[in-house]
Amino acid sequence: MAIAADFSLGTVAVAMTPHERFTEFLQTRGKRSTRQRQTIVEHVSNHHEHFDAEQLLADLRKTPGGARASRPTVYRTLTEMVDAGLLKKMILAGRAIYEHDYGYPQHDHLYCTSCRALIEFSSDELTRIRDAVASQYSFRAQSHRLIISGVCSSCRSSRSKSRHQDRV
Amino acid sequence: MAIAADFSLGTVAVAMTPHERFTEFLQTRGKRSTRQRQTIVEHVSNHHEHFDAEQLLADLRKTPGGARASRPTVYRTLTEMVDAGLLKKMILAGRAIYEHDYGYPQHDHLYCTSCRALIEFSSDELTRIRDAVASQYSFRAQSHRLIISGVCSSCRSSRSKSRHQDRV
DNA sequence: TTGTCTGCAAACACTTTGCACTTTT
DNA sequence: AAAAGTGCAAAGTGTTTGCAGACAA
Repeated sequence: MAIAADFSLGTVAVAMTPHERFTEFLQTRGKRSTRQRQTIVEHVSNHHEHFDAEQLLADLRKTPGGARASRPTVYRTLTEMVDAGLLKKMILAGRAIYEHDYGYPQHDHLYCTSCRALIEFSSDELTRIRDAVASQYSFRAQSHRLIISGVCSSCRSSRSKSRHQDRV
Repeated sequence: MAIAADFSLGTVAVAMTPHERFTEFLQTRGKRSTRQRQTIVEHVSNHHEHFDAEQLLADLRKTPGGARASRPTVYRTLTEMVDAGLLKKMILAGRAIYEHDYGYPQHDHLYCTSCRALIEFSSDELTRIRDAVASQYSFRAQSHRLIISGVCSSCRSSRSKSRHQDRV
């Protein structure tokens, strides 16, 4: 269950649609624009929440038209979308979670270990710290990931006795 | 290859040795103090770098005396040590990496995607940000993890053409 | 036509589990 | 003696790969 913040598009200048950008990516790599890849980018672009490969696969299978793709293809295409800069990948509770990266401002997450919700936030200060630390160690920072784990307010108010699966 | 910062012990008040603390943990849980568990805590306590389960297993097998433990036992004991607050677990490039947590100050990491070195650093500001964000979302923060990925200075100077396995 | 892509099944890496036997308490 | 722990082998999970047929360029 992912809680997506509503980003006002326009915060970051986006020249192309994700679809266009992916097509360009494929072309420059000599890769082909197949029905499966199109289906996947399309679907992902229309769902702005966090998801994993299995969820995506299941969603595709639910679509009426036979517009499906196999598991290997889903995995392969997700990797390509990460390479193309459309998606970001992170590992939570043992499996890869994807989120939109293209046209979205940098942000980090609060992760509720009880209901597994991901709450997005962003902090300019954090970016400053990141750069300060990096330069201190002569390190070239390419990206960072901050995940604050804990329990969200709704899980705390409804003190569910449900098992605390503190899988991070 | 892990780069461990040399922490001046005493920064954090430590009442018991890790070994003692683990024993206490086992007792309060009705668990037994077996030869294997002793061997593992002992070994881990004497090696203050980051490591994974396979490394530990291999190290144990190298020891002269038959003081070994099976793979399942190593995994089981590592989990217990995390529960006991002796170790912290994080996932990098697909597998679990452990580091000492007991008696060590909170810190975060710079992760070199080229040589996979982990460089530790700590920042008070970061803790402040974490708490500020958490309270803003009525979230109870239990822990956080910041990993800044990029390329370390030595990997950059020796511009190795080696494959960039940007597995994070 | 040519070379990439797909889907299948099988392989993978890492980790966990069922179970009979061994140990600690 | 009773209960928990161990090791083995086997099963899981999530993900990747070899390969023959399918398809975009």
